[in-house]
Amino acid sequence: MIRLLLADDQALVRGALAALLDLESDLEVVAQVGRGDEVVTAARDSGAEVCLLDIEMPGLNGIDAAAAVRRELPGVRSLIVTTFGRPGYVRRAIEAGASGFVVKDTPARQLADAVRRVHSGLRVIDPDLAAESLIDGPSPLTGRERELLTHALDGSPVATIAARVHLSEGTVRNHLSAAIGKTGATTRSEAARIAQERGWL
Amino acid sequence: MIRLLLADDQALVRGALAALLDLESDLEVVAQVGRGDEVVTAARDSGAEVCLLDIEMPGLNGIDAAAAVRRELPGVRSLIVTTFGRPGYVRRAIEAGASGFVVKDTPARQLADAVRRVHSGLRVIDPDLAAESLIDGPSPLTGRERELLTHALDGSPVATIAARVHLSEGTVRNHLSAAIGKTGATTRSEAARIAQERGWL
DNA sequence: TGACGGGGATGACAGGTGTCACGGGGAGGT
DNA sequence: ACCTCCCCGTGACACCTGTCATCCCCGTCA
Repeated sequence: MIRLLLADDQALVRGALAALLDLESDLEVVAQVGRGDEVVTAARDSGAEVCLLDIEMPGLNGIDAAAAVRRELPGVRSLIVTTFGRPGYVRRAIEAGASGFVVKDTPARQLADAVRRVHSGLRVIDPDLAAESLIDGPSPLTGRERELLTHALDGSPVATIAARVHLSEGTVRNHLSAAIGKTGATTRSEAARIAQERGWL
Repeated sequence: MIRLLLADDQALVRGALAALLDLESDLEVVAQVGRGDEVVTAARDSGAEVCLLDIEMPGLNGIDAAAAVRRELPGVRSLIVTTFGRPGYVRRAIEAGASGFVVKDTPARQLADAVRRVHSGLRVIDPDLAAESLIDGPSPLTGRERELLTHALDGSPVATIAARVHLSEGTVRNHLSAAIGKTGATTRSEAARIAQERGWL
């Protein structure tokens, strides 16, 4: 019997996945949480062996939660199950210590197999995403560029961004100009969108 | 026995919801589709009585799919089940003939109740969203403003948008300026983001 | 020690952007 | 007929933005 923890901020999806996985005779959902920062304690208390983690969660995202599980509970394995198959996510998830990465587009019956493979020590990674992740390579953005791009996501003017990060307007423009060049965009909001699509933020 | 159709583009979520609802003794999932434009024919072929529709779907979105069901199969009721509880969505869904609107944040056990209420002719609408929808009122955007905002979502320059819609650059700037004023934004990309958040696009 | 890259800053400049005033046309009410 | 609203366009203007050149400081690494 494989003991599972489910982490997803959408209660309906969480409950539905639990119903789906409980149908398997060798799987048992022993814990459910809706926030990333509750994963480690819930996994410890419930004695979970495999954690299914969504990426978009309040408190702590699924990738950082996988890293926390890796650090605090070395014997527990993590499987990222997320909506957005952004290439950068795969790389970061594996580097964070996750054992698997599947998107929510995959057929339902494959999920249980993925869980079993992860539990037995294998790695499960969506083949298409793995290829894309290799082609794109790691994020070319520097720390500042990434930070400023996240602030540019909502279309704020440069002056607003500069005030938020306590920098000169010119410096913000310079960093964003570099980010625009690296993403192949022509405006900062387009650059921010591209960077997010690739999982660079 | 209530006969259900599930429409969600994420196969994993769709299958999980099916597993969850099949646990109820009086519910039966008789059809599953991953595209909005397959809803009507699948509902007709399977003899479904209630359709659970996600909004974000390829082919046809869930709101338009609900309208199609209303038109083609008057006896069949629709229940929108979606991730984003944007106020404008609720209004548009009800206007399109949907009988209910719930977000994927709601507890799993409430979904079956919502289905039963919709099947019996009642309306089920998330209370918080209903209130927000009334406060915000309908979209103040004109047709052109809405169209141009959708093109501005990705941060394209005005010249690109003008070329895409075959309009003068000045005209595009004027419409977008009006949209910026109506959304309370200061840039077109911020206006586009705000409009999308409110379900005006 | 010197080279190198990231971060921070300034100044200047061309071009893009948001705003306003003003014009015209057409559809829908009263 | 008149008004109103939406749509389309032009021109002008102040301002914002993206780019480039040129500095500086600091940590790293050969």
